[in-house]
Amino acid sequence: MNFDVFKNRVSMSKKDMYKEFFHENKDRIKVKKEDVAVKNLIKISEATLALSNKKGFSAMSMRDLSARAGLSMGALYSYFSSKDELLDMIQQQSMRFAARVLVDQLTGIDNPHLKLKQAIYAHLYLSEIMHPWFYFSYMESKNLTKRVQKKAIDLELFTEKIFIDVIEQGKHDGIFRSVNKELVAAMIKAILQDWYLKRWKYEMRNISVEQYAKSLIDLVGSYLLQ
Amino acid sequence: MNFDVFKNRVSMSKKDMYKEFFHENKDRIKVKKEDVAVKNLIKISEATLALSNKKGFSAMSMRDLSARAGLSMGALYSYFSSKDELLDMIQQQSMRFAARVLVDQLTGIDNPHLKLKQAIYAHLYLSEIMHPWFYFSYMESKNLTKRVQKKAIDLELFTEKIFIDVIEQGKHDGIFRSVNKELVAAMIKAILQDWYLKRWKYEMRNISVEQYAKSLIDLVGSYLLQ
DNA sequence: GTCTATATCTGGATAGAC
DNA sequence: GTCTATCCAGATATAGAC
Repeated sequence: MNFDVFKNRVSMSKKDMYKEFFHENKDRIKVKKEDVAVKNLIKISEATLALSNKKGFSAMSMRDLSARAGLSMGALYSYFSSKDELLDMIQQQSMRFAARVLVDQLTGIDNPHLKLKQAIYAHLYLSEIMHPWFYFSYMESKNLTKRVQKKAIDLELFTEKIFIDVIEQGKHDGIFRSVNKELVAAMIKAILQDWYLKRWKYEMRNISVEQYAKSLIDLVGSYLLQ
Repeated sequence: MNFDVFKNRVSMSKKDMYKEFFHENKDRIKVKKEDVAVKNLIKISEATLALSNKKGFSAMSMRDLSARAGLSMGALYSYFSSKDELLDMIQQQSMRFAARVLVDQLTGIDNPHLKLKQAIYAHLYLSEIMHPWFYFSYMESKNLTKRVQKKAIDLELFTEKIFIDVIEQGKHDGIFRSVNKELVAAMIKAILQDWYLKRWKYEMRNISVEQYAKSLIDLVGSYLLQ
């Protein structure tokens, strides 16, 4: 699958994502007009990711954020009640979206080898589309509240489980050889994550996401299929 | 090579490391007695790593640090002149030490396959011994001053180059097959880093560092040797 | 060499005008 | 809904006693 096809399929409407978020949090958010709220939530979220990814969330001041998002301090605080809540809000919202896309992309594929490839593509492409958040999510994990931190760990383990299961299935079907499936899955995850954590390196070397995906599939395939 | 052998070989005398540091920075450090200075530099460094790894460097206050290191605020500032300088100090010192150990461990090994294995062991074992710093170094990279940030990137590329070269050598010798060596090296690095970045996961599953090393060697070996 | 006390400033958060 | 003005806790950094 190529990247553009994926992009269209996911048709990441940020607006829809935040519309949904707005309706679920009407009680906490002081602004009542949907279009105003959604527009500002997007601005706030993007500004937070941009600033945090540059200097770190806790080094980002609310004044920085206010300037970058184009909203006053007062206005900001009608969307959340504290800096921590802002972080959790972005985190939860994006996590849910990411999990949903991944599941959607994999349902209906039964052949383990195909499913393995598709899972690799889906992870990489999604992290490409949502790059600022993926990076943010990794780097700011220790600043999350305990509750949301637990959710983040669950998501890591959930996505890893996708690989564990597919390796198991492949072994069961007699396609893959016998390996320590947890460890192989963890290594695949590590490589998937490196793609969004070290973008500077891959950009420097002009490696495209398709090329990266192919290499990873090649590596893992040659290990499991022999 | 097993972990204990490595540990002894490196014989990580923190004291020697900081003794050296002290003598190179006599002008900036206000404390003049070597034994006092070295003892406190170690306490400061360990406390900084512990606190930063829990809540992040910029969320760590100097009061936190003072309490944890067992030194007053005033005393702290006779070892460095600002919070940023403290970060750079730890970073530079540890980077140099790590680079030195890696080079030492690899000189004199010519066979590419052996060298590849040795490089994997050395990286993993070193990150095990210096775990707090490895984690810190990765997570706080964006808080470093530009100058030290560049050094950190150079170190990443330098250690990666070790793998690129060994893959190239192996291909040249007819032992390894032809692959995109930069990409394979990058993937090896990603897996090496995951070991110290996700310790919680590997501890949870009772994976030892030797076991992890073996799996990685197995994966890479099967890919390169076929 | 280390401590206590303190100067100075910055950051998060809110009240109330528009 | 948004802005300005402001409060105040907590941060870094230093001065000067011991």
